[in-house]
Amino acid sequence: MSRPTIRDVARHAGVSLKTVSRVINGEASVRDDTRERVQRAIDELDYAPDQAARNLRGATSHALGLVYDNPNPYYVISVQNGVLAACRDQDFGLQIHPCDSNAPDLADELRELVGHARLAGLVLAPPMSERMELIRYLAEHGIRFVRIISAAEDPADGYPCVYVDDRDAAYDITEHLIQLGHQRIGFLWGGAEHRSSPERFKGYESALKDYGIPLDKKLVIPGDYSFDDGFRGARRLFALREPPTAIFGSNDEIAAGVLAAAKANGIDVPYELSIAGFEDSPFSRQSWPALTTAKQATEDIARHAALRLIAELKPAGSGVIHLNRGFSPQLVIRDSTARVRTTAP
Amino acid sequence: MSRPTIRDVARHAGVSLKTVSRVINGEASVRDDTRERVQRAIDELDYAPDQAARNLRGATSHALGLVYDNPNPYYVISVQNGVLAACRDQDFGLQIHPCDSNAPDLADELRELVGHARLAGLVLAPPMSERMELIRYLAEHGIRFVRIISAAEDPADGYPCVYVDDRDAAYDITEHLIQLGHQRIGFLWGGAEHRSSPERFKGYESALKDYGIPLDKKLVIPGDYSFDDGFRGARRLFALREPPTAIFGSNDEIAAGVLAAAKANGIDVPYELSIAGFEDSPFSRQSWPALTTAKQATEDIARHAALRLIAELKPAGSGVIHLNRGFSPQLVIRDSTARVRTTAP
DNA sequence: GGTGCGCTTGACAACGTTGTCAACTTGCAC
DNA sequence: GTGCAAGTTGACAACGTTGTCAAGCGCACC
Repeated sequence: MSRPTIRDVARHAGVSLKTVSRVINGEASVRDDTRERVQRAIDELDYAPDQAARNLRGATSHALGLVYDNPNPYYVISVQNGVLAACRDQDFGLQIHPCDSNAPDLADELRELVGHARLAGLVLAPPMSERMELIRYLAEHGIRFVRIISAAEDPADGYPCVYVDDRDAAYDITEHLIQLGHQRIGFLWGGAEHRSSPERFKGYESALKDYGIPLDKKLVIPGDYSFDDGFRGARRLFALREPPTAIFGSNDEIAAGVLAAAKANGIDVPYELSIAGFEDSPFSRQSWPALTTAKQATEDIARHAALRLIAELKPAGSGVIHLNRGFSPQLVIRDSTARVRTTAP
Repeated sequence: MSRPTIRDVARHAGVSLKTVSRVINGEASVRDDTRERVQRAIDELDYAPDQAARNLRGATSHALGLVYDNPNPYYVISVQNGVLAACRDQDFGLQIHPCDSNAPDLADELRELVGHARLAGLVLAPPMSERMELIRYLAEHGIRFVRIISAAEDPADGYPCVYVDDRDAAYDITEHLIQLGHQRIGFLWGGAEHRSSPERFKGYESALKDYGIPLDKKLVIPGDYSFDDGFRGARRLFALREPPTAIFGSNDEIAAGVLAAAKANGIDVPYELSIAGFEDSPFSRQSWPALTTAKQATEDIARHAALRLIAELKPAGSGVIHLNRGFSPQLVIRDSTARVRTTAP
């Protein structure tokens, strides 16, 4: 009736509990024929180890936490699915933990989370992953983690991460606009608490520089990763004496806001104004016209991060060196960007 | 260094382990002064029970599973946050479990999930919550659950649920369109595997009937809860000899597809065509024009469902009778619906 | 004063796994 | 054949909690 335990498997295979445990955990010192016998017993009984018991006993628990504070459900779901794929693959549990990145006692909250649910480690999404004081606190308290961060290169700060080269992708988007003939390109910033924001700006800046286009500060508007700030920012740009012919919104939501503002002002996209976003959210495909953007392999990135953490967790001194891996978003050209019109239609 | 255990609390309060356990679990037979003393010790030591140990020993574990298969991240995140709020409140863990509702061995998969992670029960989102054969299977195998379903009234089938009256809300939306003067109102169905689809259709149907408008089958298009089906469905409606003056998409994604199709065909919204959606997804606010829709209190609904499940889990024979609770989405009027134009502009 | 009952409390085992450590087996050099 | 190291296996305790059961206490009742 009830699920089989390791005891049943041991009896079935004619070995001790401990040997079964060794097979389950892939430990080295088990003879091949014994291992096979045990494996067969496991398969026959359809045995799966009990998470709770496993986490209770071990110095090594089998559960991760995923910490995020992101208003964008598309991003969050992608990260969840990626981490979950890794956890299922490795037979780990996952405790999701949305939080407020500005909470004053976030560090304690996370420590409590780890203790309470006996988590082996945390996957940290931005912006938590980019708070160095938090990172140091966790490290000092012996909490294992991996960060998903925005960086043009490996930060090599001794703390594990997977990094996304937003700068490079933002460069590509800006370059695409320049190659369409645009010289006045507006830039709408994302939220200051995300490192991706300055990274994306740097990409924009450096593409302009490489093509000899001076940076006009009036074309650069601060804001948040939100539709509303996109809308407002766009209206400020439209009101300029010399408005831009293209606008690069730091993410798709901002770009959607720009699109709405353009519609509201009767500006035709893309013939009077080109718009580019960032992220490849589903609605970048579902707006009209569909948005040019940069596609992040978020699910893959997250899966990688979790696998990296799990691998690092395993045997302390296996001698394996784990490297931080980088990902680059890819330019996706759709219908919201077009060659700049040279004369009135 | 390490976290305090129930043993530390017992020593601190000068009582036995078991008494502390009783206080933690809110059992009745503890004298008030003892309870207070223990509670003080708990507070002073900042003690929190260990989930893994708790789940291991008990017939009653302290973890729920959330099962969903929904392409809409806004919906999923809302459900997650609602269930999570309940779990945090009640000191439960949560294992999320996205799945494929069409997988042939889903029932086994869920049984394995419950066993593997020692879950006390499952919160089932649509469409899993609406598969009666799955529901019966779970019940037969002693797996506790609560369903979030679409229904105009309590199904009273003996299995616990929280129900959402999509029919009523769809009636309101249709009525709103009729009151704006629309007589030819297109309807785009959602996915057939979701009970909300026929429910929303029934609301549409019955509003038409109440206002004496004959149902024209050419105006009713089958499809899925997706942007693409909204786009395609709208184009089929536009091609009719007598196209509709308003279109009711079964959710916001469909409505966004309709909006895009209208733009693509140069049809002005709302002056030439009114569009309504359903769900109040953020992008219903972020499209241009913003969509008229029905607002579901998804997070609240999910929180309720989880609390209901947890309450039912507790003492077997407490004599409390738990009732299924219903929720009604509310009409939200925005800019995508307008009075029908009587003459050409 | 003894009996029985209800309320409160505690001793102890048990949940299913892994860590520790010791014992056994095998292979190989002497 | 002996000695020794490496490889393999098992007995047992332990993780932190809850379920079971029985004991202690006070009180009402005969």
